[in-house]
Amino acid sequence: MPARPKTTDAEIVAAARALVESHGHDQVSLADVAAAVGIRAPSLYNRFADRATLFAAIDQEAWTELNAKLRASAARQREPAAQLTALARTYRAYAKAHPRLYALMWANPSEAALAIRSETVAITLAPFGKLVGERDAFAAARVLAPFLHGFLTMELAGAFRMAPGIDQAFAHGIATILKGLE
Amino acid sequence: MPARPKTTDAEIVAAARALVESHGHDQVSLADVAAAVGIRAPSLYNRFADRATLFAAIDQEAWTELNAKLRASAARQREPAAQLTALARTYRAYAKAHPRLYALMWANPSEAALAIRSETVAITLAPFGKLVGERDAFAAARVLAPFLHGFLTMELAGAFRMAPGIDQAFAHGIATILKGLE
DNA sequence: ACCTGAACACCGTTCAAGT
DNA sequence: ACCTGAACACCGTTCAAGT
Repeated sequence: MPARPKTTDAEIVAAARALVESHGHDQVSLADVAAAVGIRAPSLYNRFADRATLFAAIDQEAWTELNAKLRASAARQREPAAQLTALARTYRAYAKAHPRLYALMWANPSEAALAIRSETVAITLAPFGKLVGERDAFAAARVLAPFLHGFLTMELAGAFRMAPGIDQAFAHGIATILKGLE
Repeated sequence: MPARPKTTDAEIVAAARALVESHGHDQVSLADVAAAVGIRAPSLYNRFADRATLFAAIDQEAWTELNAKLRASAARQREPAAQLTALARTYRAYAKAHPRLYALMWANPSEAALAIRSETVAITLAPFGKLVGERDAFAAARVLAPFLHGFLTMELAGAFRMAPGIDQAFAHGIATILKGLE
């Protein structure tokens, strides 16, 4: 007898993502996710191997979405330095728009997420190639990417809490790195 | 009737830290910590308000320890650029020597830990003052610190897994930032 | 094929009872 | 003053039973 589904995998991931965005991934239980789509926690195991697998799906969705935004923002610029500045701004805007999602994106590095993340780096390689040459593009990306991630983690963790001018600090960091790479 | 202690606060924190260093903070239960010092989990509540408070104590201990190492490494150099390079190397060495502890140090920002962290930034202000002037020292620190933290988080998360020459990449990042600040 | 309740081992935390 | 076992509400996960 073919007892029919009350929901879909995509709907479950979307509901889980919404819960993560509003409460943070370690405040979201499988019972919460199940309730959000009208089923019970054990039913999730028909679709996802375990909690980590379900949350990895959110992770991958988010990285794919971020990569699309990054590509679009770079395409809007002509000069490589302008492209890199736009990429940095877009990255920060995404993290600040989805702070708890951003935390999840770095919390549990699944193999699949690592692969998508390396795409993120690849996006910066084209403008860096034009700016510093193909040979040094990878090395340059390894300066910018850690700055971006570190800045956002610190900012979201409240490390700059007391400090005014965070936007300027970010712009100054990007400009400093681009100047140092010249 | 004065039933006497089986352990001390310091011993508990030390045991908890050791467990965190070997298993990661989210794999360590209060029962594990209690067992390591010969008591039961509920007894921990006589000494620490809750799990977060106990782990915050580890957190603060680690930041204090790291700050001491940073100060010592800077004191061994004369030139400001050499001091900053030494600070960066020491910071990375600490994170790589205690990867799971480093993760805890950024996981749950307690108020006290944020205060000690700001000391960490302060340590870099003196050499930056000599390098770029007092006026720009703070801005400069806000370029280096995110790079350091981002690089380490990414390295420890396996983001550079496939890539050779991580040591050179780190050195190149520091050199690039110092050059950009000139 | 998918969902369910019941069960399991495990959490953090509280508390009355012991010394 | 500090420790304990028992209890509570909650986890993730398994599984036999339902449709």
